[in-house]
Amino acid sequence: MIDLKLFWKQRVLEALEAYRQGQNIQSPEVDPAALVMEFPPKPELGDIGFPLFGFAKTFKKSPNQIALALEIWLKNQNEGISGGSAKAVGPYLNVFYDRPEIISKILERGSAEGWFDHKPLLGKRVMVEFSCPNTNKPLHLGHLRNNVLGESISRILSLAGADVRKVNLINDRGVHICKSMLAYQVYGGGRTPADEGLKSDHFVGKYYVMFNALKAEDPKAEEKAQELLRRWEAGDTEVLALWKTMNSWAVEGIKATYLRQGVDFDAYYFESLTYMKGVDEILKGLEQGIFYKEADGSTWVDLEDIGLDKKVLLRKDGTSLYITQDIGTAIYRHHDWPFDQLVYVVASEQQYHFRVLFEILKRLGHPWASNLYHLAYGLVNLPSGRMKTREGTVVEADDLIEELSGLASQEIAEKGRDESVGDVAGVSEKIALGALHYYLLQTSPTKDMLYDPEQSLSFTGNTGPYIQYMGARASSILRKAQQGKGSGSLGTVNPQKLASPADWALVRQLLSFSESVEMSAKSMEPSVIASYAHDLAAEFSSWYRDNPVLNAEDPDLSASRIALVAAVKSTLKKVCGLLCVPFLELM
RNA sequence: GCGUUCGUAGCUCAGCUGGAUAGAGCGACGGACUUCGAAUCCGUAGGUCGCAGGUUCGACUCCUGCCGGACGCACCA
Repeated sequence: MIDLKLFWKQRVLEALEAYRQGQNIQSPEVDPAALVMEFPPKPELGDIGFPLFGFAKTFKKSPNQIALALEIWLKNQNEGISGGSAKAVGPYLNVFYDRPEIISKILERGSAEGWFDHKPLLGKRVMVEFSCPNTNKPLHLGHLRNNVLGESISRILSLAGADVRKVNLINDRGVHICKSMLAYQVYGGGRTPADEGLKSDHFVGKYYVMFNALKAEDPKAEEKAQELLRRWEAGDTEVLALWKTMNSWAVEGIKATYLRQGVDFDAYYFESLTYMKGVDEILKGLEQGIFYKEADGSTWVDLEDIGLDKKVLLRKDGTSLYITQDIGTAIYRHHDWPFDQLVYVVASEQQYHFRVLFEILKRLGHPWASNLYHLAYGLVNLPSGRMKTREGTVVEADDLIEELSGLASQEIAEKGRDESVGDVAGVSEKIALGALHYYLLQTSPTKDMLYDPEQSLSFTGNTGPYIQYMGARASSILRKAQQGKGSGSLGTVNPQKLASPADWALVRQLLSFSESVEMSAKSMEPSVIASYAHDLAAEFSSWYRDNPVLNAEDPDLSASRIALVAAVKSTLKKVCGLLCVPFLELM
């Protein structure tokens, strides 16, 4: 479908050039970049639009006159060529597609699984890093945004043709980990998560919170945590054993949440194994004179020439820092799986960190460093303000999904749909995830967002469940058609039957899917797909209200509408997949 | 103070590389279920696109300044 647009752009360029020469205008050749292509706001105006204001000055003619001339030229040239026709509409030259041609192409989606063929990122290898949890507490609402952003953008890039590798870096070392270990030593009494009937990561998190209590009791608690870290780094077997146990509890629990959320990774990296990487790289850079040493022995980089600060890369005792390991990890990963682009899904608080990191990698001479991208996302705030561990205002991931799932069950019961749904628990869980993921993705990543529990629990309006519902309705119609209800099985599909403005509006919407995928992939914005999903669902909703599918009087019309519904369902299913919104055959 | 980022309807958010009357949802008000599932649909009301300049044939979109919010400016991660 995209090729059709390129085809027209080319034709219009030719027409412009012919016009320029025909008018003997003393100006350079028409610059392809000067010709903008857009989509008219209303179907009556056409399917592609070329505003011609920009050429008025060079051609010394009004845009309206140019549009008319181009229309006539194209009409003469394109005799017998399919692909539609161009008409002057005021100062615009608009293309009207050949509708039956487009419709029959769109209807193929109903039968062929792999119909999506627009692959602008073909051949590109993209690594996406996301989630990166600490192993001292369970995932919370903020992680959910991170996870769904990472998973969604990976799926979008992948659909757009890229070869995607999803990676996670588990943050399993550091003083914060030692705090939960210390609290466990004091209060844990050797108990296990099973003993306390807690999910294993929540169990670990409980002790991390209890560290605050410990601090109140023991003024030396912080010091003791530092001591624990020193012993860990020295390889103390007792400390390592405890660390291993608690870490596996945390990771096991976190993985369970991933599974529930439908998120997964191609590779896990552990910070405890990678944090030393980077030191060598820094030393190499030091030799090359890219970095320098202070009198106290610490190693620095000076980025003041590009408006950034000086930054420490190695402590005076030679140990590594956060940025040191990120440098090492990036190089190691590129060695591991040579990528064209690496996307870091990390909160926008760390924007400065990534600017510095990317610049350092560039100075170290890695050509791929210019293709690193920080997909920065804003905080998730509550109506009551920011989430704070110490104030107990953290919304935990598992609790939230549980709550949403319970509410979905309630909704199903209230509508008296228990029997038709069958697996109420399973469907409720999927509705809950649909609601949550859609809610988190509909806002542009860069913006801080407000998470209103009440609003997210409502299943009406611009929400995941609304999209799921439209998918279920389409499925329901197709199911009935398959069972032989209505006259559709007696008719044959004929694109000419789908000739109403409402049909075309729906087809147009289906048509613009590849456009949305490309835009979303290029801008790293799943929100583009979210808004597409709503538009398509809404278009379908009003269409099927006015267009009886099974009950259409004419069998051919019914068959054609069934084919259109199948195309809608197929597209909706693909869209839901991109947004991590489970598709439901019924709900 | 410096840097980054955001500021669109009462609320939560869209608005693509500048282009045809600024769009949804919620909330408010009014309609539509003997008819493919009403988690739906249709209609009404509601906006000086933070403010002021500038660039342009044309600015919500680009530039500058100001105002307001968020985040960052550790030999923490």
